[in-house]
Amino acid sequence: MPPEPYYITTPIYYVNDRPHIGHCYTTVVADVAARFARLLGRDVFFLTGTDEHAEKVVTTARERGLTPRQWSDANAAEFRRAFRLMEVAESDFMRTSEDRHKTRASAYIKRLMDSGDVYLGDYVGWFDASQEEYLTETVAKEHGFNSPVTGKPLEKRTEKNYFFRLSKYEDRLRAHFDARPEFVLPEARRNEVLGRLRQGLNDVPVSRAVKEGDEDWGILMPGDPGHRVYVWIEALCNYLTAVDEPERRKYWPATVHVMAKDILWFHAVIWPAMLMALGEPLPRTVYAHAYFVAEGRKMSKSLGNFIEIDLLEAYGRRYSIDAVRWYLATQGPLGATDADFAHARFVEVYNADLANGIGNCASRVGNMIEKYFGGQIPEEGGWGEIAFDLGFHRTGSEVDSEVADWLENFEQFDLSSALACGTAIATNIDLLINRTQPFKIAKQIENDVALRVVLAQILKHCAEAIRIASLLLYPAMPAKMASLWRAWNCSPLNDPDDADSGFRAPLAELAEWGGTWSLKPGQRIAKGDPLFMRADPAEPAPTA
RNA sequence: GGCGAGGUAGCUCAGCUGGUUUAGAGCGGCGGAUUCAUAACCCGCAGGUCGAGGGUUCGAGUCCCUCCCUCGCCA
Repeated sequence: MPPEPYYITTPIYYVNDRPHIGHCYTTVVADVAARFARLLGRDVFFLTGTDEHAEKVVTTARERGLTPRQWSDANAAEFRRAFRLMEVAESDFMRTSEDRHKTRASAYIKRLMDSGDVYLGDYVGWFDASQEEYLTETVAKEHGFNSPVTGKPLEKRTEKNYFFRLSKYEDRLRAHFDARPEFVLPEARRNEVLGRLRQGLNDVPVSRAVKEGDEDWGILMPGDPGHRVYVWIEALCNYLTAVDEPERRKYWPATVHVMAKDILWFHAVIWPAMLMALGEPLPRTVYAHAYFVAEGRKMSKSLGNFIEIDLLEAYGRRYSIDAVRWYLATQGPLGATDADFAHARFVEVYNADLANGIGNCASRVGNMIEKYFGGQIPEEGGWGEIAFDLGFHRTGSEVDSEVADWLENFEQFDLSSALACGTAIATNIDLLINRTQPFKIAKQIENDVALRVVLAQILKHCAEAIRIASLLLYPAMPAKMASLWRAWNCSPLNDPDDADSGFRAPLAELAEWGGTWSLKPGQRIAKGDPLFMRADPAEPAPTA
């Protein structure tokens, strides 16, 4: 049975932007989910990329004396660099200016025109002649129907425009929402969309008139060079254009589209309606997370407090990128409410979860195996229950239950709860060590040789539990877990030096307590360097 | 203005259809114990009128009403 495909996407990012925590958060969330799925043995396709056809791209490029192509090449490269830095391993990076996207997107529009779902109509709007742009009714009203920039009166203008017959799909959309509660998540976001859906849907413009002297940038309406496909509409198409080829067709429909809440409407209503019109199946889930704020304050240009990639890079240098990923994945706004990127909080989480948690636990176990068994997994004792009553003879099944919870939480897309299953194992091992006190037993071995078996069993249990915990933590911290696996000679990766090289077996086999992939007697465990050095809360925050 | 979410320990939050207790967890803080470990781990404590007021009920963070506040979506 071939593995079930898992297709996850991020939005394609506006190529004029500088990569910041918002882009990185969405992308890291998708990457973590993709790694969960790969670890489970699914056939994963993970798409991200850049949205390049906005008019502003042309003007910005011109200001810099560059062609739109040159300008977007440079900025798309910045996004790629940011994602390499964040240890993101996408399957493909789609740029909307690529031919493969343009030709396929154009073909979709053509199909919609042929079927009548896209038609030529009259667009009436408030035109700001000084800025050469249309304003929405709301914005126009706000400014007393004068230009927000120059204050000159707006003109009510009518122009020919292509529309998508969104209204036609209102009932089918509603039915889909009813039938698939997981279609839009989290639930609060779903309610918002449903509320708005109840107010009815209007057809939406999908083209912009081509003006004299316009740069050839974008996609022309099929058969009508006087109009260009509106960037939003063609951008949505990227999810399908990227996989609309024979070898990749199996990935459609997408398992989950991840994005921030501001662009939910396009993904939850317009895109699904377009797919219905195209006769394509709909994505299983559209997941809209909330925002990160910075040190308790909303990020804005005026405050100049955007957390840009350079600051995340600085955090990465001091605490490791995996620690940054851990913070994003476990403390981030995956739910409906915003989350805070605060330095004090970062250090607390880093110390509690990583340095004092899994890091310290791996250290103490590695150290004892080094000290008492010469750095080798002892021969004595099996993987069964610990031989005498220490109150903890069910370690194996407790670990199994964490693995089960991990999977369950991942299926709900509750990444932080899933990851917590990994740290929970470490916590239980800390408890086991304190209760069984192997370091005391070690001192009594000379007097009672039988105790050596007990000591061996305890430490084997601890090490095996940590091995399995590390698998559960891998999606958030691929580099650190890969280094632990190297030190312990138990890498499940195809290439132990490459955290992105894929797994030699699915989790069900890898995480089997005492199974094929378990630690073997005689196997060398290097104590190694601490995974996460404890951080000093008093140290000032890193700066970019 | 319309629709929606929410206000629970210092912080982040659990508490589903009302009655497991003297309202919980994690983190932080305080005290203790311990030494295998990264001053880590473990144990104990921390008294929050569950936004305000009123009501229903034998009994309400948990239902109803009013009010205050925060936030989201839309207009």
